[in-house]
Amino acid sequence: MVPPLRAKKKSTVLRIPKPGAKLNVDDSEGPSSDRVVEYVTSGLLAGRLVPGQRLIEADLTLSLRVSRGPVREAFRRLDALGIIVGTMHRGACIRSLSRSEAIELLVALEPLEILIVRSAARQIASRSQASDVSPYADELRRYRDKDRGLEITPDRRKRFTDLLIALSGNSQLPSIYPTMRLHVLRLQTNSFEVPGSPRINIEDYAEIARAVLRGDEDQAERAMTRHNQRMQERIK
Amino acid sequence: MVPPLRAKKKSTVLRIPKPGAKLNVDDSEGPSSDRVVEYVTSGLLAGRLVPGQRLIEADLTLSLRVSRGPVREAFRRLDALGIIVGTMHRGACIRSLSRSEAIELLVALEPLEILIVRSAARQIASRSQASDVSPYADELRRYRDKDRGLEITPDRRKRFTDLLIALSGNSQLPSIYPTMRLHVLRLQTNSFEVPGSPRINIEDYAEIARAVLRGDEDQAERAMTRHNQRMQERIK
DNA sequence: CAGCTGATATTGTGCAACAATCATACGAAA
DNA sequence: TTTCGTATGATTGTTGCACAATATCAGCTG
Repeated sequence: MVPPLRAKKKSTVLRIPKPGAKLNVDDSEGPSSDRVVEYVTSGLLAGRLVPGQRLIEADLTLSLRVSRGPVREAFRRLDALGIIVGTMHRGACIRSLSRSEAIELLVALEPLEILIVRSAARQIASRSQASDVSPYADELRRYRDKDRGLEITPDRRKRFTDLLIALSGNSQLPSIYPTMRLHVLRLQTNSFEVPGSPRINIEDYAEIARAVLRGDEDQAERAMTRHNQRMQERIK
Repeated sequence: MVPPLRAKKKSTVLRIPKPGAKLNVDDSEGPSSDRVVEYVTSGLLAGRLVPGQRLIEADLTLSLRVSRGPVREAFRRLDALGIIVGTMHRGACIRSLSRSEAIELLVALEPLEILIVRSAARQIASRSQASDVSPYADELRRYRDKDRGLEITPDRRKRFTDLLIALSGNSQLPSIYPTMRLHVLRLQTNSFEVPGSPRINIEDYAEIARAVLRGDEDQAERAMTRHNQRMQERIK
């Protein structure tokens, strides 16, 4: 076993608060870099940022009132998530997918989505009374019943998949799937948009939710596959 | 379309090189944070770092001779990749998977792996002569023939999956799968190790390679599934 | 018009200071 | 003795600035 390496001790200096520091004038919660990530992801979903758009550190520094450190850290995270693309000495820009790349993304996502709905359906079937599944099941019913008040916003789409993943009971899926979910969401809203398609997704969600809530794995897989197919056809 | 936001101009000052700067005394390639990522990932595979071990920024700045900025950026990337876990004000440590989490990871990975080998086999079958697949195919043959000189090191395991992904022809898979591949590699080498298992993997790889090179999708899927199963059994 | 050259913008890195928080040891009270 | 608050040190989160390295682009020249 490797012993936990530690840095050498350093002589500690008196702590005398000086002026001109941070003073916690934060206008919100935790890590500062989270705000940057939030800004980019939400902006992407809201259409405030578009694929291919360049992201300049200095701009975010100014508009978000954080320094370059957090901005750069957020960029690295977004990069690892595949949301932005960074090139040496050229900065970052919002990743843009060609049609063929979008198709390939959906193809690669499909088996994962099938695993998700099958696992979710199995959980529903085997332990629908458990306290850790029933709240999610309740929320899923709102999608099944096409509950009014459930406007299909990008947030709702995101939530739908989150629900299924939570229901699946696989603790590793959240670390795997969301990586590129944003791109899918963007596909569903911004680019390659075909008029009249929003309805399709509402129906798709309802159909998937219905099968999952019945605990019917095979039917859930079929519904999810059809959904994925329709997504692919919309792009082609 | 949103116009690309830009920062306001800033008065430019004379550029007079001053002493005590970076001077490019780098002992290696590109981005400095890459070295940190490399250090952690390779250390993880080599056993120099173990799951649960804490990573102190100061240590890395000292041993790698980079400043905190790059170290922190590397940490964010490693975190997004699921290789380390970071907690607010408590730093980062190498992620450790419980047995059940490891199983769930393998379960989640399986459908992706199946997609990979099926796509690879299809590419081989349909366009094995193409110049963009034949070099990969050649390399894959060395696994099939259990080429001596192909010691099964973590690098070799990594390379095997890289090969299959490259052969699959899906441009999005590299962004998806590698995210947590490191954990799988660690599973194969470090933790939950059972004596005599290295042989199993060599045989597994050969079997998968054989099926893929024959262009037999179904057989490739079966081989990959068996491999995944054996991995799961080794953990249980 | 091609190719060079310089100005400019922007990123990559270092350094140092401080704030915020965690962790632990220590000592007082129950 | 145990428990709890507090001092103390260690480490991270953030800022700010200086400078280096490189890409981009406009203008110049042949």
